[in-house]
Formats: sequence, C-alpha cells, structure tokens
Amino acid sequence: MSTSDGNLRARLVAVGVDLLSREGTRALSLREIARQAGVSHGAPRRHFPTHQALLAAIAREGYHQLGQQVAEFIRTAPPDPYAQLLGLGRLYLDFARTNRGMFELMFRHDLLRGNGIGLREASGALFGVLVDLVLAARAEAADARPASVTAGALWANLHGIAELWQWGSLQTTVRTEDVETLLRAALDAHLGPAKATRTRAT
Amino acid sequence: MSTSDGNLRARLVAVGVDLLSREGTRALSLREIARQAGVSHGAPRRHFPTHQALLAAIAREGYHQLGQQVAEFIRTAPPDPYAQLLGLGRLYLDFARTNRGMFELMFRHDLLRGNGIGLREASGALFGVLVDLVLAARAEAADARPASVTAGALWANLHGIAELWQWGSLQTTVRTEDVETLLRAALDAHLGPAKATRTRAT
DNA sequence: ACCACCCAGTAGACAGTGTCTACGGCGGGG
DNA sequence: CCCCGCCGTAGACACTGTCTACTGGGTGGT
Repeated sequence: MSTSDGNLRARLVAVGVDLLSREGTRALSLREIARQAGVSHGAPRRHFPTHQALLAAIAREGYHQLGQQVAEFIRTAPPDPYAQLLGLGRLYLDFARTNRGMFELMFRHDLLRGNGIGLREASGALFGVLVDLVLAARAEAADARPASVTAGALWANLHGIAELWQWGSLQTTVRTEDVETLLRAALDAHLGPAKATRTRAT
Repeated sequence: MSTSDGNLRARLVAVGVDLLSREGTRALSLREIARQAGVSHGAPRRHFPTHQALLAAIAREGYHQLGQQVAEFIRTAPPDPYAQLLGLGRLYLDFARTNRGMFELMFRHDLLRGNGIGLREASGALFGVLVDLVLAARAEAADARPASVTAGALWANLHGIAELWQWGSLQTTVRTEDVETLLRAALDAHLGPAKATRTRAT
C-alpha cells in the first residue's frame, strides 16, 4: 500500500487532505488526523512540531495540486494569452469552489506565522505565471503600469470573487449566481475592453 | 426593556470587540470573554445560544462600525463620485488594515451558518452604497454591464486586495508595500481609464 | 401581603483539543 | 555485545464549548 509504507509524515498529510475534502476545516484536529492515520495522538509531533505546522504542510499540498492543475492547463491550452487568462481564472475559481476547505486553509492568516515559509513561495510561483500571461495578454495595448501591478490587481480580483462568493454575499446582493459574469468583468477591466471581443471566441 | 436590564449582552459584545482589537482572534474564546466581563463561563449562554452566535454578534458590531465610518465619510466628502469611490476604497482597506481581527471575523465562513442572518444584510447595505456610487461615477462613459456587476467586481477587487495583503503574499511577490497602487489600478480598471485623470485631483 | 414563578447568573461535569513529558521497543554503529 | 538515537505510545495538564442542576432575587397574580 502506498499510503501505509514508510513515511508517516506523508501519510498524515494525505489523510489530512482527504479528511479536509470530506469533512470541513473543523474536522482537521490533530487527534482526528492521527486517528484516521491509525497512530496515537502524540505520533504527529515527531514529524511536525505543532498542529499549525501540519496544517501548513496540508496547505502546501493544496498549492502543489493547484500548481499541477495550472501547469496541466497551460500545457494543453490555446496559444492566445487572453484565452489562457480566462481559463486560468476559471481554474482558480473552480478550484476554490470544488475544494472549499482546502482553499480556506491555503489562505489562513495564522499558518504563515513561523512555519509557513513555503506557502508564500508556493503562491509566488503561481503568481509568476500570472505575471507572464498578463504581460503577453496586454502586449498590444500599451499600459503605463508595470505588469506586476496589473497582475496583482487581477489576482486580487479573482481572489476576492472566490472569497466573497464562498462567503455568500455575492449570492444575495448581486443577482448573478454565475461567477462567470464577474470573471469576465474583471478580465475585461484589467486587460482593457479592446480584448473583450475575444471573449466570444471561447 | 429586555435589553437594558440584561446589559450583559451588550457588555459581552463590547468586551469581545475590545479583546479582538487587543489580542487576536485566538483570544476570543467564550470563557475568556466571560472572564473579561467578570461573569462566569456559563453566563453568556443566557444571551447567546452558542459561541458562534456571540462571535456573529461581535462581527455584526464590526459591520456597524464600518457602516458608520462609511456614512461619516459620505457626509463629509466632495461631490465627485470618483473621488468618493477612491476614498471609500481607502476607507475599506484602512479598516481591514487597522482592525485586522475584526475584518477576519467579519468574513468567516462558519459564522453565517444558522445564526448569521444579520451579517448578509449588514454587508448588503454597504454594497448598496457602492452600487450607487459606481452608477454615478461611470455615468458619462456608457458601460454595457449593469452597475451591480461592476460594483460587485469592484468590491471583490477591494476585498481581494485587503485579503491578499493581510495574508502577506502581495508584500513579497509584488514589491509594492503600497496598497494605494493596487487600489488605483483597480479603480481605473473598473471605472474606465478616462476617469484616471481625476486621480491627481486628490 | 404572600406565594409561586421565571429568569439571569453560578458551579460543576463531560467530551474533546493541543502540548508536554516519561516510557518502550527496535535497529544500526561503536 | 552494548548503547544510543529514533519513532511511536500512553498519560497528564490546562484549556475549550456545551449541557445540566442549582440558587438568588425580583415581579406579577390573587
């Protein structure tokens, strides 16, 4: 069995990911993870100094999964950078919607205090992809701002849509249960309305 | 008056707000709030059926404070709707930065399950102000999308900036420790670059 | 005036949590 | 061979949220 052999550390993370997807964030107690892994409650302490460190490792696995999905999408995507950005936005929002607990865990504030060094790096790599795409997508229309600023604002927009939609406010205030509308609005806003015509191509 | 003689309810919320601003979200345990209020740990149960209900009441107080700040700003603001939106964005980001724990509490997912009905309403009122301002700000430039969509996307952008900046990723990936740059980018993007010239006016 | 009643607050119990410490067994290197 | 470091176990400790029994005091009804 690939899960039972050898490293308990990897098995704890795997059990945490599975438990996080089945039950919510609430079920991710240290003792419950150890229970599901079939070890005593003190065992995780040999591999993770604290509970937050284990949660950070699980969140890191989430960034790994998201990064793999992004890489897989980029590999099998049309060469048009705007279409790539649209698909990337859909991927981000779909990831947030499908893996609710994981998305919530990945951006918890208390996880990068001390032991979450890898989290900023993981998100930074994903952000680099976004910067490159933004740079390519708005190459024709000259923009005064650096691409990192536009990419940052765009990422913030995507993240805000995911966050507010998950929180439930957008479902009642804005009539759109379609996140797609907000995604289009954000893309068109940050990349310029000239690119909006390509939206129909997808 | 059931609320006046039982002023413990209001005192619990006040103690929670104070405790939340001094220590973090971690300190907001039911027993600690009761301790700071000078009552036994079972006393809050007479006014709030569960711990989450008390937290929801504290978050509601946060929405109240934010709403008062917004109303105060609108009252003493220049009539230019774009300048009002800029100030409103600054106000939102400043509120998120100044009252970290409160902002985190106000958008916690588990608080509107069951007892958080008032939270969506409180945020909905603030959103209405935003929709009106967006409607007025882009009156000249005709936009195909309804104002609620633009306002929703803009709010999501503001919220995402606050969230990602608090999380810390924007501080390392984007070199700007200035949230102002991202705020300007978001406003110019969603309201059209034609309005960007007015940015220098403030 | 009296008495019953309700109600806010107290105190204790219970299960569950994260962290710490002492202990056991097991395998590899001196 | 022995000894030591590693890894998992078991129990304790101080917490937490929730539930239940209990008490004190004020109010309303008769």
